[in-house]
Amino acid sequence: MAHDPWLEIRERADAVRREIETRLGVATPAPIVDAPEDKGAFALAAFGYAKALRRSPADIAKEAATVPAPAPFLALRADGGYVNFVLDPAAFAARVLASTQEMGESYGQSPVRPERVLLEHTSANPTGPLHVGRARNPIYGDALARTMRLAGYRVTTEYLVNDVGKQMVLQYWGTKRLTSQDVGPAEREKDDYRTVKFYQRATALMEGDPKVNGEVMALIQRFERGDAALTREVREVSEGVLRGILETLARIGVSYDSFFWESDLILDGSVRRVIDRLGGMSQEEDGARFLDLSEFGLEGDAAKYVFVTKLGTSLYTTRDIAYHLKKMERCDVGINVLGEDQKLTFSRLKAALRLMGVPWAPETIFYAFVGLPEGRLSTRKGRVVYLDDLLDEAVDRAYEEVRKRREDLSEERMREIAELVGVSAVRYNIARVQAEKRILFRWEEALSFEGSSAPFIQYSHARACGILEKAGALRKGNPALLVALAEQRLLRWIARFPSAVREAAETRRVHAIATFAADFAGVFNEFYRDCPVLTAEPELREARLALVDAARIVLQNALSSLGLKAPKEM
RNA sequence: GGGCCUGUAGUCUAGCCUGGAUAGGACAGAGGCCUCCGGAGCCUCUGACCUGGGUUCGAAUCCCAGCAGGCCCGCCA
Repeated sequence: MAHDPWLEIRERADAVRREIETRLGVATPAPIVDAPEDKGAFALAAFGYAKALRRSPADIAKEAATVPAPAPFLALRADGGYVNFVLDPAAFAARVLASTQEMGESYGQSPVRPERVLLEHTSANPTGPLHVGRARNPIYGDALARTMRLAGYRVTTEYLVNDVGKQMVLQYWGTKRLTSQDVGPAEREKDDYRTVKFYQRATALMEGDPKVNGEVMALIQRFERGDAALTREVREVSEGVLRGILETLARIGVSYDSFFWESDLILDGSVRRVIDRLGGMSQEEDGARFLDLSEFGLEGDAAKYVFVTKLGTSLYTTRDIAYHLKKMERCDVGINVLGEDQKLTFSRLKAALRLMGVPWAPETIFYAFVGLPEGRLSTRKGRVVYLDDLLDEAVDRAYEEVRKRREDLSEERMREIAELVGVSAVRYNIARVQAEKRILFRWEEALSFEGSSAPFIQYSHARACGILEKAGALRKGNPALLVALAEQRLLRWIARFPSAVREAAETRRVHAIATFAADFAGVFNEFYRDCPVLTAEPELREARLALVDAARIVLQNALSSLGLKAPKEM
């Protein structure tokens, strides 16, 4: 268990716990919890034993503490109703550094797990540039993929490209029938910005002109019948927009293992097959077909799930069912990152899958929307902040900061660092918040470079790198010398990193890593203040260098599991 | 009206799943720290669990009822 020193020590504590329980003669186990730092590594709460033993918790704790403590523990200490497991500082330091040195740059990595995970995220409709609201999806999804991989999961990421449906056909119609004079200039020279002008204009025209609506409806029906030539043309328009979106995502370090095109589900007949399979269980109304899902905890209109329109065309969820049937063949665990507006839709999808006798459904991570102080993001009302603009602004500001403090660097190097820092700051500020919580977008917060922020973590990393750079080659020091408070605290945080990664991966809560990383950076900064490294006595200096190197690796891997860069200087 | 989610200092946020020791951190505010490895840093002070019940030795955490905000209840995606 060299990969996880904290788990290893915890299991020793757990063995002691069992012995305590045998000695006390209690049947129901009490939990081992992390103790407050000044009390020990772990603690056993004796309160739970009190009732069965008819003795006071303090009394029980006192007796329990007489059980001998195995290495690396120094002693068990009774404190009120608790038994605290006190570590031997030298033994603890030796164990942690043995682990980090064995794992090297991959410290934090857990052994590979058997299940194949297919993580679908982003899947934004290619109808325009990514705005900060939608950006939460790839930022969260990509960080989850990275964190899960570090925890040992085999993860494939996928973007479901929606190139089907009224929006997409309308967008296609716009690019065919309108000219750039009709729609006006794009805000940026990118395909997503160019095409969205056509889309917006076409939407406006369709709303005011039934003739346009008729043309679009006719196109949709051709499309749904599997007109391969038309499908290809519509898809080409989508591809252009997607290219623009992916360009933006590449800038923040997000990419995908695969893409799935929704139109393929129509061309290969799988949407048709889903419709046929659901047909027998459905009811008809005005030519449309629907399922009654009131068996599945849905009520009223929410239980009425229409999957074929009166024109015989499929709907988004119908195609999503076809997609999921294919998806499940390719993985053991499916995870979807979705906006919270998809909740009902998704429970309908799961219900429909169950009606079809499919026992499998993906897990879902729903994130709440990003709002603006003045209200909801709305492209139509012009109340929108594009991710590209946010990134440009962040990088500009980072450049000012770099220039202020690093006159020694070349212009090119300053630009590089500004890009790393600015982009990371934006990602961190979105990733750090629990998914279910609503984010109100404020420029000052999105661009924050101090306190709990990516630059704060990156700065600690750069400091560690700076020390190691000056120190030269690492020699083996004596870890037993690392007994100062700040050293022990840092060791504790280093030890807990692999567990923190696994916990975040298992609960699919990547913001926990964001919190961990910022706390860790704070702990490292305190060590930096209290424990001079380069000027310490030779043996202590070597030991501290090993500690700094371990901390450097934790910072680097914590940053990378969030998809953030770890520059050596900034 | 119904369903789901969220309510923690002036502001933002962790802890809630799995109940346990003085509720952790950041911003803003006040005051301090570079003859010493990088001041995007560090230290000190101020300040919070939406309300009311319940369960429990013990509740920010679990349960119930309110209140406030968000999302949804399209033959859109």
